Amino acid sequence: MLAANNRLTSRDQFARVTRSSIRSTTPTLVGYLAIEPTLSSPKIGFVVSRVVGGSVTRHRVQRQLRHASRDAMHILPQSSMVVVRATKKETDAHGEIPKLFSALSKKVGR
RNA sequence: AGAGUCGCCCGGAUCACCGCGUUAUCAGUGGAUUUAUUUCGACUGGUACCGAGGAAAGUCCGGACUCCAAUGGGCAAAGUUGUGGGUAAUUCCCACCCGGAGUAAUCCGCGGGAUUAGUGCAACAGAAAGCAGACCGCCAAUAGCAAUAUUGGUAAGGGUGAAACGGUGGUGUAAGAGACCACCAGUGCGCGAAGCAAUUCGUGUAGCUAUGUAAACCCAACUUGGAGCAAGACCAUGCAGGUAGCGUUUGAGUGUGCCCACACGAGUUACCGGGUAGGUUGCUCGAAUCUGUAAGUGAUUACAGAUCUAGAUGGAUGGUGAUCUCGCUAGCAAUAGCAAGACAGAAUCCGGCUUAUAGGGCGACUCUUCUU
Repeated sequence: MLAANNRLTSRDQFARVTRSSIRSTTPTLVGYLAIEPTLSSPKIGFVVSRVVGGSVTRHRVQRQLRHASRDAMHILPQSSMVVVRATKKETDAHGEIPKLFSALSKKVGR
């Protein structure tokens, strides 16, 4: 689980991140990243739509993503805001999240 | 032993590491405030307690709660519909009545009125489907050698249909017919008995005797103010007005749709344009849960004792691993796979209903067969 400080909590922040040009994809996930210089630790948000499944399935997927993100958060730059969008029902969260985050970090570095 | 009916309950357990949310408490950091380490809120870390369901679901009923300045009468509209009871209340629940299904336990019923209002509809088939009539028949008269034809009588028999003008037997007759008689069935009316009542039983009487449809209009009785926690309250932030209509005691508008009365009453409605869309509260102790006793056929009620049991807001209630005991799928098996595996995730809160549900447990009852 993510600490409250590491979550995206408003509509504005989500909108800004998803408009960002820094993007990456894995078979079941899409990641967006935006740099916010004032932050001291990353903020992460999730978008899990109806495509993924019913209410129970969506919650389940979102929790697995959050736990995986916590373990992989050290990969990200400190001042980044990230949105992860799930696109399919079957998700290997613990395998794909680290790959996604490192891919995003590389793009920032360029 | 087999087949079946009904009701109730459960919806994995234990452990390890890591993590999230509310509350309480301790420590620290920096801030505002004060005579005062006095008060307030913020952040970080530690500890403790608690942290999804039987349906949290559908949002179909009923309430609590909140606001609308929650007035009276009439009309309209909507809803309900056997009787009695239960409840805060109900389109819910219980008991009973009536009708239907089943050998039975039991189940099903959108169950007021079609004979004290009226209108309408009934496909196809059939002669005929509310009122008037007869296709094949049967009988009589007339005509004819005869086959048959015409006129009249008749509704027992045949055939159609979901439904056909009570049924059986007799008397009667040209042939027949409730035309008449006996028994039977139904309906209406009267009387008596049982029941709070729906209704039931008995008895007398009238020759009174086709049906369905009110999930057709309609009629009767009863009920009903509106909007909803995005209700509502407070704080913070921010802006810019313009045009047109109707009005200011000759009264716009509000008080649910229309009308009348009454009350309030100076703005209000539409369009164009602009601003904010952040926080606190409501927010969980309640028609509460569990246990026991008593009353009642039962729904339920009364009393006593014990308990405190989610409160999130981009939205916590979890992730990973192990063991036990289950389940499903595959396989001869060892075993392997599967979100522990079904349905499914609180959002103001309760009471119901409906729908979904892997697998399992308990109890009561009915029928059949066998044994003693």
